[in-house]
Amino acid sequence: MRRTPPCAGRKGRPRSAEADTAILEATRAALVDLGWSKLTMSDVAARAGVAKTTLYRRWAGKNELVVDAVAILFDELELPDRGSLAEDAQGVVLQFAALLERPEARTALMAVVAESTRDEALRTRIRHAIVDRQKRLVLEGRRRAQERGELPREADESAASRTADLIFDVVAGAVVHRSLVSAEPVDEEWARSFTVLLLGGLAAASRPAPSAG
Amino acid sequence: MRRTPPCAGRKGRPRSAEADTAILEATRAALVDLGWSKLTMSDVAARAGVAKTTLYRRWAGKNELVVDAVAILFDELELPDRGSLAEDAQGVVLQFAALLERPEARTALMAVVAESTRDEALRTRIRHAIVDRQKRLVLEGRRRAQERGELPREADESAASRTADLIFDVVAGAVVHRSLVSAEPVDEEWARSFTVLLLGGLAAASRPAPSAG
DNA sequence: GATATACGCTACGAGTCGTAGCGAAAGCTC
DNA sequence: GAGCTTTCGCTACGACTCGTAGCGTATATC
Repeated sequence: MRRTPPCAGRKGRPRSAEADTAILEATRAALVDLGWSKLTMSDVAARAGVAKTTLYRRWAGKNELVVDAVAILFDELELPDRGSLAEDAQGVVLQFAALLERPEARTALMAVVAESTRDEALRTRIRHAIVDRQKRLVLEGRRRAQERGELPREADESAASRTADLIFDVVAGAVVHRSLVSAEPVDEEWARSFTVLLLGGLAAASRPAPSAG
Repeated sequence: MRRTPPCAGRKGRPRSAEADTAILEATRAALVDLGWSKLTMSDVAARAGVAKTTLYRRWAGKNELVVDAVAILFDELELPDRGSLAEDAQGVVLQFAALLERPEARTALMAVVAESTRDEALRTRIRHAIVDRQKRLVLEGRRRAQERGELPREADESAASRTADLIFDVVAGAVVHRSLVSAEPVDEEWARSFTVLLLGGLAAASRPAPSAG
């Protein structure tokens, strides 16, 4: 995660954990106030009450710092059991939308993704710190639905994995696009319509062959 | 579209159209070579063979310039009649994915969206120049499917509009997320799976009520 | 021809970047 | 405790970018 690897258990003075949290918190605050492009390392350092050099000792630059600063926000997402697959899906959609309402999350997510198109290392960092961690929601939702008998248990492991990836891209992509690009509200009504579309599609996909008409 | 409004038909020397196209072309080239954050106005001016001041006379800044530079790329999207709704949908998904393979498109789109989260004017600019123009693809696809009898003609105008918006967000969002965030290929196989999901969902959504399993 | 605008060029202050060097502080090991 | 190691805050630095202003010149309309 960190730039320099003090690899734990080294000699000498350890890095201040307080400074770490102060910096990450200051980064989120700066994102809210300034946005991505106007956020500067100097400003973050000043807000956190640390020297600018301390930032550069831990993170290679703005990209890496911001990824770590917002990654924790996405871990707040949960999947409480609401009794049915439809309710579970709708719930997580609204949760994700609420997260994207937070300025630091919406700004940072898009910005680092944009930068990652030209930075392989940053892309893997984003995947590990943010994206892959949230696939647990899809897997957990499916597991519950299978236990309820709402979805069939899949025999083909790799096909099941591909389906999970597909669902993840559809859900996350649609919510992000609706919220940030189309700039329309992700409210209960939209979430319901979207869930109907998604679950209907899943049902059709698990059936043998779609008959036209 | 432009910063200063020469409102057409004014007196004095008109702005060079050649400079316009040279600047936009240089911007796309610079995006390919440098990416978003390292792209500078000075560099674009040098590539285009114009003075830096000429850029600032026409665009307020990097954001606005890049929006105009990449907007034209999205107008290349077409919807050739492939005979069925499924084929049409799959075709446009692959087209969109191919567009997002171009570095200038993928980098610029995400970056300007990120900036737009804190800039209302920029957001409307993006919507007018890029997003809203592409909804034509959804509307055209639906019109054809209705003529073929694949989709019912909707009585409620506003519900039909909401459905079109939903489809647009799902398609564009899923492709963008798959391609840029998950960083997995949008190939024929994925496009087929996604299309099955989408069309199955549409069929379910147009049916009266889903009966639980 | 008069007027009005666009253009290229140069220069400028302000701000940011990422790094280096320093002395001091804080922890770990013996 | 002594000694070593690493971190910390601070200052300064050259390089770069930003957006603007001023100037003389080019090119259009009236």
